Amino acid sequence: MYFLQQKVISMPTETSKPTFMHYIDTPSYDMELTSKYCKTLLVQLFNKICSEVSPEEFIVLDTISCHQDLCQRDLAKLILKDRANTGRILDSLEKKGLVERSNDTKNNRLVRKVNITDCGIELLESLILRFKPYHEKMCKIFNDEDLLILRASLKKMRDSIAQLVEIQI
Amino acid sequence: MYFLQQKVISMPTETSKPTFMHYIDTPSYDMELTSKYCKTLLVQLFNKICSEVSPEEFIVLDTISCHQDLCQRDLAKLILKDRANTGRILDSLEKKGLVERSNDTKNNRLVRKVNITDCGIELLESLILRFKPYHEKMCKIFNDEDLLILRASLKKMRDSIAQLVEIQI
DNA sequence: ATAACATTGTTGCATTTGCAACATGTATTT
DNA sequence: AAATACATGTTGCAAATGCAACAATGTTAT
Repeated sequence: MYFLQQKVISMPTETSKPTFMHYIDTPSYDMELTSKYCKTLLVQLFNKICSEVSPEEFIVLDTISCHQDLCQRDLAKLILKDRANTGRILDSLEKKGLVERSNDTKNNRLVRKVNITDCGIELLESLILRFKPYHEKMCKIFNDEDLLILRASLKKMRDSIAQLVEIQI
Repeated sequence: MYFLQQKVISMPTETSKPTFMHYIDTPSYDMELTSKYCKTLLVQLFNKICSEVSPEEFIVLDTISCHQDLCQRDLAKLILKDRANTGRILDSLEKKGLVERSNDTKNNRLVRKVNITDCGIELLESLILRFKPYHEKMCKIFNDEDLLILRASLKKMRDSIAQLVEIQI
């Protein structure tokens, strides 16, 4: 498995190459690599434990179980994917009988509202149970204060970048 | 632009659907979404500022400029991509004259060592300059202590998940 | 009322990605 | 010495992704 290297190897004394700021030293790149590292390991673990749905389908299922009567557009906003891919994942979940879509209206607009089926709930509960031991082992490293700090740091990161782009608009 | 929703909408009083732990409430999913959100915005910003290389090529260029005589495998470890994609990115950078590869040996094994060219350094410096105002604006939100805390939190996250998989091996 | 615009979901397409298989060359084992 | 295993880089392929274009439907402007 890949190793996440944290320290930058210091350059040996070299010609006249100037040293400047590096993007790979920024906190946002640190977060990007960390997230990729964790995601890779978690997907590996997930695929060992679950063969019924893909990791992305699992996340959609979990999201839907928390939000009733979502239209596809709102679901897309929650999972940060575009409408096209959100629809495709729902196609697969619907084919497996784990979610159902119903034509409805929202603000006088035709939408397809998504809901989890009993079969979907059953699978989701089963998956959560299979994950419980791993989840508990993960949580042991963090105490409550660590968690608060981590979430606050992530929020700060989002804010610091959102500010950049809003200025751009 | 999409909104990152942090709070889970509480379910209205409903039938007998049981409530259970949700993956989307875990810190690692929080980090995953945050990273994706930030990456999307930063790539958007990058593409406005730079047309010479892709965001991934920029990261490879920045990484190579910090590590001399990397072989492709070691570069792949640093950027958390597989050997195939690492090689493909280097093909593109080499074609643009920004990096050069030399056949060499490491531990008596044939490897292709990668180094940045003068032309590559020049472009990298230019890109860093173009990014400076945005970088400074981002940094203003964090003080030194915040940064330390954030990096420590990320490290803790990596450790908590690495521990899971090492047990699996 | 008609035209221009906006919203939702779908389809087509090109890009990115990772995995498996392969070629080449080295180390280890028998 | 021959056979097996290993490391590095490349190629082919399938899956995931995002963007642009489109259809259908509702809203707003002239």
